[in-house]
Formats: sequence, structure tokens, C-alpha cells
Amino acid sequence: MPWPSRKRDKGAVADKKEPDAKIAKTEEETSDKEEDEKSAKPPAGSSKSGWKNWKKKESESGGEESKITYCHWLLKSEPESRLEKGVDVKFSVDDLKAQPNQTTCWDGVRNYQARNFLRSMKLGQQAFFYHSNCKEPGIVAIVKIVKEAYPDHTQFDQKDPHYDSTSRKENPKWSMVDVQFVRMTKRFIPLSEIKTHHLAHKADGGPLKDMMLFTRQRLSIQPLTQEEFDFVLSLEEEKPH
DNA sequence: GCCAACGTTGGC
DNA sequence: GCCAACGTTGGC
Repeated sequence: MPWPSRKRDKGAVADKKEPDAKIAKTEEETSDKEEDEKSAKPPAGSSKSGWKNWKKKESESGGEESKITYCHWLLKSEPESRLEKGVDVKFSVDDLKAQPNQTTCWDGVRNYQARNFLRSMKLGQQAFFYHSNCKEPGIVAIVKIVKEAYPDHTQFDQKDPHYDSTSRKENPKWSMVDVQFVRMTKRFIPLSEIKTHHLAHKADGGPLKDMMLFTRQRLSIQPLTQEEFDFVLSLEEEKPH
């Protein structure tokens, strides 16, 4: 499931050693191959125009399948307290700003499609910070990727709500990135308003017609096209709806 | 708190 | 490999 990301208040960030995730053992190496393939591509029905800014990435292992590289993202996080296995999973933009360097690791993602998107994130790319499962869902801030995917240590922590007993240290299933606060959006951009545009654009072919917030509603890590990102960003200059 | 959407699991 | 049961997400 697309877990909302959870960050502990550790300020747990990048400089710690990655475990020996590199030494892939043999038994499990194929365990997530099929999931790798099935996600990380545009929805079947999407028009090419919607994805035109996505660049192809050559596969290093001999071109069996070209994958798409995305440029912008939307990250969901829950700003209101909620217990999961006894642990509060709340993480609002204020919590992010309170971290050292206003940076956090985006741990707890336990959905293969979301994981694959995490793994395709590149340093410096920007993402919307989205508040979900709360009174006023919507976009509150912009963050950027400051460390590319590396193993999510919480999968090995039995006390973590997202512990995964099936994941091996030699071949971790789950990844995370580090993200840093960039700025608040000039105003809160509510889901309802984005949805209004999405519905209009479905009729008139506008930039939000295929936005994953609505076509893949439960995905916690979502790519945005340049057009989608730019359009949503343009909303911050406008009167609230 | 309700419940629709939808991903995962497991029986067959 | 199908698909019903189940569990979670997340808007409302």
C-alpha cells in the first residue's frame, strides 16, 4: 500500500552509512523484479501530450525496456496524528521545517509503484508536499530531492510500523530518498481546487486531465509532467477558489 | 465515521 | 492464473 511517509523526528538524514546493501546475495535477487516492471510507466490511456516532457532513460542492462524518467513529483504526507501500530505517523510541513536542515528521509513507502518512482527521483528535482487524510487536503509546499534512493532502514526495524520481515539486508526491498524544504507555496492549494481543474481539463484537454492524484488516487508518490507542475504552480498566483 | 477505490493475498 | 475476500487509503 502506498504508505504515507513517516519521518521520525530523528532528523535522520543522509550521512549515516548505508548498510551493505550493495552486496547482493543470490537467493533473493529476483524477488521484486516483476514489481519493478509493472509500475513506473504512464497510465495506459494517457495521451502522449500529457507525457511529452518525460524523457526516456536508456536501460543500462541492454535495452530490454526503456523506462521513463520523470521530472517532478507529488509527495503525500499526513499532517494530523494517526496511530499505526501504536506509532504516530503524523508528518506535516511544519514537522519538515523543524528537522535539521529542514531535511528528512522519506521512509515508510511500501508500495512497489511508489517505490519505483522513488528510485527514479534525481537530485535537485522538485516535488509538491501534499497534506493528505486531513481536514484540508492539498498542496502546502515545495521540496526538493537532496539524496537519491537508498535503502529504507525502517524495513529492518521490528519496532517500526513499516517493518518488513520479508526483506533481507543483502537485498532490501524498500528505498527512500531525502527531501529538503524549499518554500511554502504562496497559498494553500486545496485538493478541491485542483480537482475542479482536473475535471475541466478532462473535457477540454487541459494540462491536468491525466493528473495521477485523480487517476491513481491511492498512490503516495506521484510523478507530474512539466505541464502539470507548471499549471499547479500557476494556481498559487490566483485567487483562491 | 463512512465507504468507494483499489492493491494484496490466498484458495482453488 | 482467476478472482473473492480482505485490508488500506484517503476524501468527504
